[in-house]
Amino acid sequence: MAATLRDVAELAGVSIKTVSNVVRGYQHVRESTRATVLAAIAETGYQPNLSARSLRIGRSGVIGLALPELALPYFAELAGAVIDEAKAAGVTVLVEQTGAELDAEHGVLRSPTRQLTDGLVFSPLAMGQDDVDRLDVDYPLVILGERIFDPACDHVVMDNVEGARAAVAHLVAAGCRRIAAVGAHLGEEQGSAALRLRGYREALEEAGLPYDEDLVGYVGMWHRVDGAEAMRALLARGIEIDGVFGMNDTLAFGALRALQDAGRRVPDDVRVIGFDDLDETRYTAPSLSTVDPGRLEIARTAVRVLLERIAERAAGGEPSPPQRYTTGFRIVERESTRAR
Amino acid sequence: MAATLRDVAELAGVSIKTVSNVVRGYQHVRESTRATVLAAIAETGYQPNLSARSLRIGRSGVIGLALPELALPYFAELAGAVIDEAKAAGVTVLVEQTGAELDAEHGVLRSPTRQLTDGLVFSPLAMGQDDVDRLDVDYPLVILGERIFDPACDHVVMDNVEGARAAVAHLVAAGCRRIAAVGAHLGEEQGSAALRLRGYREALEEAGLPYDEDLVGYVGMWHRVDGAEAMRALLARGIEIDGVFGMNDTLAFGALRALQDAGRRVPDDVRVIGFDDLDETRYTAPSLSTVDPGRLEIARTAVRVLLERIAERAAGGEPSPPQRYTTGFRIVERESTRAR
DNA sequence: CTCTAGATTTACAACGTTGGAAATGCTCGC
DNA sequence: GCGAGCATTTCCAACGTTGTAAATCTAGAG
Repeated sequence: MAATLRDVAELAGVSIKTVSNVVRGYQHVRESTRATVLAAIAETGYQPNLSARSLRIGRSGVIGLALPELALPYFAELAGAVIDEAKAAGVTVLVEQTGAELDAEHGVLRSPTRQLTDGLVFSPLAMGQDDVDRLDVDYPLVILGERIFDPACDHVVMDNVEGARAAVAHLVAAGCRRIAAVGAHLGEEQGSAALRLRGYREALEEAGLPYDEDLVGYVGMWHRVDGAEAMRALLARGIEIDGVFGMNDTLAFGALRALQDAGRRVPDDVRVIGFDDLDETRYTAPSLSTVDPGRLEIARTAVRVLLERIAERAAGGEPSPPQRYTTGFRIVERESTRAR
Repeated sequence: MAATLRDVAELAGVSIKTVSNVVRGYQHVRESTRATVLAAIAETGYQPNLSARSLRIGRSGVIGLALPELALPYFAELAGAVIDEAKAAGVTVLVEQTGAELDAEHGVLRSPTRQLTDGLVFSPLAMGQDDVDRLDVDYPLVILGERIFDPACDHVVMDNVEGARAAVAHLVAAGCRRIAAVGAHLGEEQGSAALRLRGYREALEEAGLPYDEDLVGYVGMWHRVDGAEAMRALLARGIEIDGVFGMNDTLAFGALRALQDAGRRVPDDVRVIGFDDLDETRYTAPSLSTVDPGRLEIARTAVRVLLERIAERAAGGEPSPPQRYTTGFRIVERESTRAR
């Protein structure tokens, strides 16, 4: 059906290899030959068979991206950025969803699909320190999110503790004294939730404010509904609250809604800050202050590092030890924490 | 590096083909042989080389999904659904973004990546009737969204006119008489915007309400900011408005925000309805009434139809003519249109 | 006019898999 | 004990590409 090198070669009256050389831009091809071949390529509409190329050279030009779910806006925006970065580098992206389930997360690491990708960018949510050995795989792997310490692969993270600390410090600077944290995971020690909770505690400590367990809202997931429920539960305790740190924007949206339902004005009565800088933060009422985690930088770094690893492996030789890349963040002040 | 059929065969003391037969579940393999081979597979950690398989059989088990951008929640949720459906069917999904740019949309149809996918699910946004010929490609293609009439490929759509009509009828039933439409595209005749505008007009006509060009808000894109700007422009005209039909939820979110900024209460002063049933509609204040376009059904249908086409083509024989599949919708009433 | 170095082109053998056909082994009936 | 007939296994030749090495060509030097 589709034209092959053979068809083009026949039409151009040269060998298959010469066509291949032209296609791949090999230097030593006579200009006249190149022209003939290019004409034949245009006439036949030839496009390289990527499966064959992949089989021959051992690389596919495809990278995998595994993440919890695209329905979570943070991951959707991250995926978009990864795909754009990859495209700029001439590779395509195969996306897999894990649903944040442990089995599925283990699964993507060993999936037959890995045979089709040159490497994987993986954002685990369920895996913890116990699973760190599973990350010692024989293909290039970059993990995202500050979840597992000392993995055997490259690791791109933002500084969750510092980001959270800065967010809470921002609330403190705005005058808040009774600051709730929404989004903690019970018993977690390694994930984003634990790290952001740590940042929260550190900021309180720095400000000389007490840490009060009653001000911590625990949730199962980081969906909007979880934020709303946790906020309602906090309000139901009847304690005083004048600030809310949502561990991500989605939780903060839910919290915002619950606060408004309860008749609390934001930012007049309660100031709220989130984490992620979703596009949406600009359009809620009030617009949401947040921590911009540098999604673009994360995506760019992850793709760059992964492609470097792939190139390194193609070149042979000893691989350099895995590295940890920390990206910057930035507090974005919007209406939800603005002083009156 | 990775084990091949040859390695397994050597270890098991059988021929390569026998191992292949075991791997692919061929019937006539003696039970004892199968056991030996399976043991060898386990020991070597063999996984089929998908590039080689793909080259040999001419199919890769990968489908493409091309859409405007994942940062748009509708498409993110759609992509998530497509990936889940594909996974259930044992195929993986390669995602490409077009940014809703015409060149990029033409590009994905001819991209070398098509050599790597067995077919494509494509949601065009910029292409119009003029480009319909480009959809006559030599691989299985399913397009989404009611954009192009009579394409040479399968087409999964929801009934935009009916959905919009029902949404506006819902506003009318709630007592609205001066209903604005936010999200029209100037001069467009084929896209979702044009169809939803038509539904809007039909609903007005049915209700015996006049169509007033002053009530139509034109936008460039369907981002939140466009909805907010269009709404502000409408309000600036100083005309009376008691209902707003947002052509998608994102536009409606923006409109909601602009209304509230202008001091209009929703739903008391103005009722608002959107289109798409994004997760977010449940969590805005007020929560947003909307049209549920059956995203899941669209995704399921698209994947099913595409896989059927792929199977059909693999079986050889005359392809059946392209079909159009229309999926259902449903009005979801939330606070933004609730009567007092 | 011949020789040589470099430029250009080609032949060949993989990459790992699977379809088809051929080869071998086995069971059963006589 | 011998075929027949089916079950099981193997052999061979692709799929389309690229790396290597060898073949051929060209131009300039002698």
